[in-house]
Amino acid sequence: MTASASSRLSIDDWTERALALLMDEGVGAIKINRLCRELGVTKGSFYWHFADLDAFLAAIAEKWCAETREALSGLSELHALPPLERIRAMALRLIDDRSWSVERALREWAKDDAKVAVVIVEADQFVFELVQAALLELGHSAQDARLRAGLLVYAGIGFAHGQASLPQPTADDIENLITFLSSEAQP
Amino acid sequence: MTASASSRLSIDDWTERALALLMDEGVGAIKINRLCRELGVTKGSFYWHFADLDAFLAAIAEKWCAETREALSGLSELHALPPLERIRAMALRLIDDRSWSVERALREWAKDDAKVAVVIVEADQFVFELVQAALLELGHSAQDARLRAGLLVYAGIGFAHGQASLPQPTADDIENLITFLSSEAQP
DNA sequence: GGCTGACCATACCTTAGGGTATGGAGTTAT
DNA sequence: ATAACTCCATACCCTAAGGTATGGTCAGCC
Repeated sequence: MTASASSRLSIDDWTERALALLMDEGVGAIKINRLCRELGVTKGSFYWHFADLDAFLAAIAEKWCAETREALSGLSELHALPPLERIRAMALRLIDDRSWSVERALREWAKDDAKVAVVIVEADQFVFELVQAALLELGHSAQDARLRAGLLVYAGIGFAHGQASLPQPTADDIENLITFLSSEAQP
Repeated sequence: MTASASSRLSIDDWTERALALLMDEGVGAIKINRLCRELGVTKGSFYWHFADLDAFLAAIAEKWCAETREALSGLSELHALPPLERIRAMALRLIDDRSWSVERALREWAKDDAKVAVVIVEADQFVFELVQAALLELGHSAQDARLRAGLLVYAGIGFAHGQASLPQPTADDIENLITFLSSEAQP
């Protein structure tokens, strides 16, 4: 999986390596020469597979978008679970370590790439609507569900971007958070 | 205020212009040549005032840090207000339009500059502790205050980074949010 | 065996942007 | 007024990084 069996490279070999780089060091680390070095190849290879840097970045975006959309559709099966479980799944997902670097790198990238921005929005919307629906199912008012779902999603985004400046939530905190978010509204 | 009266430039003229650029287009837009053009000057001037780019960025960071620290200490006088008002002030600050671009640009910059990162953390902590203290004053448990204050601050950070993907909170939403955050804990 | 096309190496060009050396104009001190 | 200092213009250099042109190598096919 780390490298294809063939000595020749495929488009996926390039985009895969670039995505790894993107996660680790941000979009600024994607340099043609560097990728060539890491893949044991020269620019001749790169420009055979891709017209230019923009085309390459577009290919990377495309690959990531596809992967993300697939991951999201995988989450759709959560509809079978009870509402609270769905919210818990989303909350845990927002806390997941692996998401951090992806989040930060991609949102930074989305600033320059409309296509990436669209998928970011899609992902946010997906989580938001899922939580909102769960809260509605629990009997909350429309306004209440909207507010609380928005709060959770925004907090998740913020958590990904905070530089560990604030106390990291524990598993207990998550439980309390869910309890709080699903608590009855007071008049 | 837009330009100093003298035809000669001061260090503040440079850092001020750079900060404006930083807010508008991010740290990547800070180029020496461009700043020279916008200030109607050449690189000879720049390198008289600053040793190199790093020194310049350090000066910018220093200026922004000073300004931010001052703004934070200005907020300290909120201690006189009742708890709910303090929370409202913080919530409104997190929503403030002007904060967005600053937030995003600076957090991106903080990734590379430890000094900037420190002040970002300070600012986050400041708001967090203020909200937490207000909640404690309102009779919430330590755990509860920590959870809710963290939720608000993280949501604020997330709001600054979200690409307007989710519904923008209205003034009403803020009021409901404060009511929710300060609502009694349920057993 | 030789041909063809996929895949890559080598060498080079070009631009952007940081950095330097030097001189000149304006100001201030003596 | 002239020496000295401040502030800036001009003209360079250097490097990184995207991009191109061209030739070479290996696989598979006839």
